[in-house]
Amino acid sequence: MEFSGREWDVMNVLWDRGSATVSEVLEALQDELAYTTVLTVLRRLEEKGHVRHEPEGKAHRYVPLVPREEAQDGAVQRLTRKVFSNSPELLMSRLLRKGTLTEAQLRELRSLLEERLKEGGEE
Amino acid sequence: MEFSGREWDVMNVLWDRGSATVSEVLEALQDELAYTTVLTVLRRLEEKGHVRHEPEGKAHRYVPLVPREEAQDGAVQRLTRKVFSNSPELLMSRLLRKGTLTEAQLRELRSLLEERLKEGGEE
DNA sequence: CTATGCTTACTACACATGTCGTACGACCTT
DNA sequence: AAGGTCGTACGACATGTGTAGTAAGCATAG
Repeated sequence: MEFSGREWDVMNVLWDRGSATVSEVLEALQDELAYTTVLTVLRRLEEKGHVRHEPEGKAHRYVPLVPREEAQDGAVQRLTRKVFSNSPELLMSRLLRKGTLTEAQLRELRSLLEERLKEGGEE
Repeated sequence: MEFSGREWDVMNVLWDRGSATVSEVLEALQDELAYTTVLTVLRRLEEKGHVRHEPEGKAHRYVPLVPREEAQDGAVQRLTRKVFSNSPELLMSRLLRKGTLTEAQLRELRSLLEERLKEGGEE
């Protein structure tokens, strides 16, 4: 499962709201796209089996068929593979090294880390 | 600066070795591509200004013009924006939550984190 | 009933990307 | 000199993606 840039935009709306019609997606999106553009993206997502739609009045309501987390993990994995020689800790350290995170966020992560370490390595 | 899948493959070889000829890239790559395929990718990278070449014997030697770290950061940033609502700590926590990291890697990260926290927040 | 407006279904089109094939030049090797 | 060999330059072509236009259905305002 692999989403293009626009597809992520649209999927994010669906995930955020649970489901959405074309107009709803259109409204939610930042960029001013044509109605039919959004429709096309949704149609293609449906072809690929990532969403389905059910009738709602005269319109269609689209529902995501893949969990967001799964999609996110996939994206992270692809990034890790292509960009960080398949080494997640390289990606992590890159994020830590940069000035991307605030102190609060760093602390937050530390707690997460501690938890993970406590509950024991892999699984 | 934005690389496609194949472009990452090729750039990685250039970064790993500092520079490379077409045949060297070809050898280094996993997939069995046609010589001209690699050549095309390099030509396009050059058009976009990401690499340059200098003559070496009858062949060309290609040299990356962008630092790997910069490219990596760009990729991470795009991922963070599109996939994690522009929230790096969400990405991080996703990586932590999954069973992607070994205990050793987690410890490694903790040290990194501690350092970052010591040297004080942002910059 | 008829014009308007929302919606979908299709079609279209330009541009990026992945992959090669062909033509042609510079060198060796006989 | 003639034929390989290696390398480049270009052109080509299929597929994916971003974006939108057009046709046509149906409900609602007049």
